[in-house]
Amino acid sequence: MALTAENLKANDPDLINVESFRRAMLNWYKENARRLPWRAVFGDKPDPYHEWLSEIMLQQTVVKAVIPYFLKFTELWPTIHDLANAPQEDVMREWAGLGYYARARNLHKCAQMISKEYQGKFPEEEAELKKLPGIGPYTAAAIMGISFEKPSVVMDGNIERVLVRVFGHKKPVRESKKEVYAYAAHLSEGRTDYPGEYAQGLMDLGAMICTPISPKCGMCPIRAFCKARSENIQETLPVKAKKISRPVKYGTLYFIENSKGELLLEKRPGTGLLGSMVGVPGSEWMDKPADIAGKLEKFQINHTFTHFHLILDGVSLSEKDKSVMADKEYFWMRPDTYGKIGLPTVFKKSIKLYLQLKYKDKWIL
DNA sequence: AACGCGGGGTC
DNA sequence: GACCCAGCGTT
Repeated sequence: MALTAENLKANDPDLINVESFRRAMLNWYKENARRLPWRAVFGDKPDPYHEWLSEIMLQQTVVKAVIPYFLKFTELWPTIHDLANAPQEDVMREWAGLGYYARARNLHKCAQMISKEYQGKFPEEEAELKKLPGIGPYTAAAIMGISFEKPSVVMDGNIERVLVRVFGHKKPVRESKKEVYAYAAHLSEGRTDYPGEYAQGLMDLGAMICTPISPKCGMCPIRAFCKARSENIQETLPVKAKKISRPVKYGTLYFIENSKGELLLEKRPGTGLLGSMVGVPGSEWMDKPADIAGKLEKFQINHTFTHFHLILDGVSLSEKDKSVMADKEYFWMRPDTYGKIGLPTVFKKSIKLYLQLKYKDKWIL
């Protein structure tokens, strides 16, 4: 039997009362909503451009990290047409530091499609939204609910955690996504009463009250509905799959200066890790350290990505060594401008360290 | 279905 | 310093 909201309802007599749950959520949200630059006041709809931009930025990260980026983007590009017409390198430069750079490439592509093929207006159909680059199930549902106030089942990480606790769901979430989705569907499918405010309320609750660690159940507006709380197991939910340890990778970064004291940088290829971003040139990143010990003066840079730790040797090469840049797109940069050109964190960190060592004479160049 | 993809917040 | 978190596209 397919697991749908209807089946779930039929199967479980303990399922909570949808009307009173939503009323509790909406009442709480009305008084406690976070005031965020992309949000409208309760009952109003935000500009779809702002809503979409914020949702793309918020994927895989948190509100606090996004706010300055959102303000900068909307200042530079007040409409989606402005963003569509911006050079890609400008968009990547402004995105630098936010991570997951494919999001920025898809954001730009999506802006161009909306600007040119949709006359600057986001489609108001979930299926149409999901066809656009960078818009998946979550973002499509969020835009439908929040910008258009149409019924939608919004499921992001915050809402997932809240609902897993409310329903006392004890299976590992990764292996039971459909069941968890059915909880959300049970509470919001087809609902026309403030769908956007309800979704944002659950997200704010997840961010402020129903936090991953030490949830503040005493302040929770829906504690009366919460099965995990009634069993005092809220701290143990959601059940995670066991985590894997991160491997270590090794590589070399080449710091090459010309006679003007400028540093050689590259534009990275458009796909893969840190794709389309500016970076310090270097070797491939391998599973074992390269054997350059004793051959060159070097210093070490450590950085952790999602899936591996990276240990880099920084070495100084002379301008004639720029043959290592064959087939690559490179350019020169004044070292003191490195903070302004939009570098991924690993390269920003590397150049900072390079300059510190150089100017303290701890490293002979 | 599994994997690749960053960086910041929290304890 | 270790651990925690989290959507979309690709394969």
